Amino acid sequence: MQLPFFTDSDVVNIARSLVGNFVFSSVGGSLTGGMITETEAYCGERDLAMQKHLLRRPSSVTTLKKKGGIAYIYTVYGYHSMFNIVTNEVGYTDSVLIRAISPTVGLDIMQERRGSNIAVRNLCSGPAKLSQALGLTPALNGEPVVNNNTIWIESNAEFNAAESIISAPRIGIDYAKEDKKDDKGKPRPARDDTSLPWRFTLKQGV
DNA sequence: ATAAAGATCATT
DNA sequence: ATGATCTTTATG
Repeated sequence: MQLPFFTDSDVVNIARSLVGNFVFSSVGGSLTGGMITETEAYCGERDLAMQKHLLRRPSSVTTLKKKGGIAYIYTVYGYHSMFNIVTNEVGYTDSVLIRAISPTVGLDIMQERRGSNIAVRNLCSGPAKLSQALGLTPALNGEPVVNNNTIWIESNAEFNAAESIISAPRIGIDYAKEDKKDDKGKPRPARDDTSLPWRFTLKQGV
């Protein structure tokens, strides 16, 4: 399927369009990669999840404000790397989190990096898992994902698109809402972005 | 110096 | 459902 332009302004559409395409890495001389099966969109202008994320991690702003098409990689829970692709033009803080891939290349390398006794279907079935399997760490933050031979996206010409992609609420962002009362204790309209359907997955068994 | 909270994972 | 694990940020 066709690759999106990472400078496009609609991060939700980019997140959807990435599903079914390939991501590869060549880190430490080892080629690894697979088909993207799950993504999530985060939008600086319309999304409490991203807005609160930025408040908690001011140092991320620099990378996220750059022109779309580079990696944004940060650590959560102490040792899990999250691999995102920055989108939109300079000055916007939009990105797509790659949450899962179906591994196709370099399975042996991935096994090594992830530790033995891991079933293949569990190699890259989560955002921290695929980052580890592909060797992506915050050291590669800011690395381009187009015209690059370290991390890159390739389109999947074979993939027949739309109807096998499902949208759903995003994972692990319970904080992406406001209290129903303002700071004086008066009720206000609740703002809640936790259920935006900005998570895209490939339908099982296709 | 201490506290609190994560865009998670593996196991029970 | 729960514990592991530790960086980042805020506060005193």
